[in-house]
Amino acid sequence: MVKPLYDFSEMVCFSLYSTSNAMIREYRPQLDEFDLTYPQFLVMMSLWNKDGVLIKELTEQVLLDAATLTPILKRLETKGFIQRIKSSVDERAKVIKLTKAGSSLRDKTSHIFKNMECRIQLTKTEQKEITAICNKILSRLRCEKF
Amino acid sequence: MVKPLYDFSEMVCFSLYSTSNAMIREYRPQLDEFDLTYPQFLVMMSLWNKDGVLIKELTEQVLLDAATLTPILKRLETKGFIQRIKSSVDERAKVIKLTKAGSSLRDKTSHIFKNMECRIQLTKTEQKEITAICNKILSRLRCEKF
DNA sequence: GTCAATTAGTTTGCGCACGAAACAAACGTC
DNA sequence: GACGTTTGTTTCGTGCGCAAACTAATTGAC
Repeated sequence: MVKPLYDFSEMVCFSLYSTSNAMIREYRPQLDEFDLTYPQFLVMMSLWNKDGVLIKELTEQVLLDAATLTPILKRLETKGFIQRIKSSVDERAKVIKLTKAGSSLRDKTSHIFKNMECRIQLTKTEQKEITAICNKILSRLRCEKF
Repeated sequence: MVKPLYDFSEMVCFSLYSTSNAMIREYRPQLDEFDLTYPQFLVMMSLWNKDGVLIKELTEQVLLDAATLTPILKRLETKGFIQRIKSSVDERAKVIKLTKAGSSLRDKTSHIFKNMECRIQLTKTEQKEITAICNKILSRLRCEKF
């Protein structure tokens, strides 16, 4: 029996891609209840950690580029979870601020994140292992740009 | 100093999501030369392993649903890499077959996959570790559906 | 001080992802 | 052998992801 040229079960990129898709798919119904998508939830989590940031800062937190974030932020604003306020210091920049509704979502959704990490049933060690390897890959790819 | 509620560097879903995005982004220029996107390349790799399959089978190989695959397959057909042939056994089903151009792409692109696994500089152990954990997550999420 | 270069953010265009619904061929069953 | 069900695929609608092009404000080199 010949091993296939492309062994999907050991391909790093495919594994990350399909597992990430699967996780986001799995938790879609839970986020639906709060009218959030996964990328929108990511932005909210970042704001719950640190509110009142520039879009520039946000791109570094969630690792999505501005062209992706702009429409996400507009949708979050329409839903009343955030405000996009022109900075008085730098007229180009916009400050993203949580509204009351956006802040209060933090407690209401806290169980979702717990489920997110729980359902996949990883040991603490496995969790640290996989995120460490991902961070290693990320830092290497991000370095190469310079 | 208080640890933030949401520690992005240790969140499994975020790590997978952003690392997968980064890898796909990194290799886009290489695939561009062959007029392929990453999901299209995935489909081609699957066909290079096993040609002449039904769309149903393909969904199981690449873990994308049929509604995602249909447009991908149409584009690959337009580019002349595959044919979508109505099965003579079951008129509902379509068989996906590589064209000559599609087959010959296998050798021309083989360096891309090698780069894909090489550039991130993982040890063989790390590679096995990360794909094993991903497969563990995948199997758990796929099980839960039943 | 002026203006070219840079920077922050938006827009456009294309290709995914995927749930839901539509559709058509095949099957089961009575 | 008509008819409801199942199965394989496509269509539709929404929301990313991101390159490239654009706008407008700021910086900095002279």
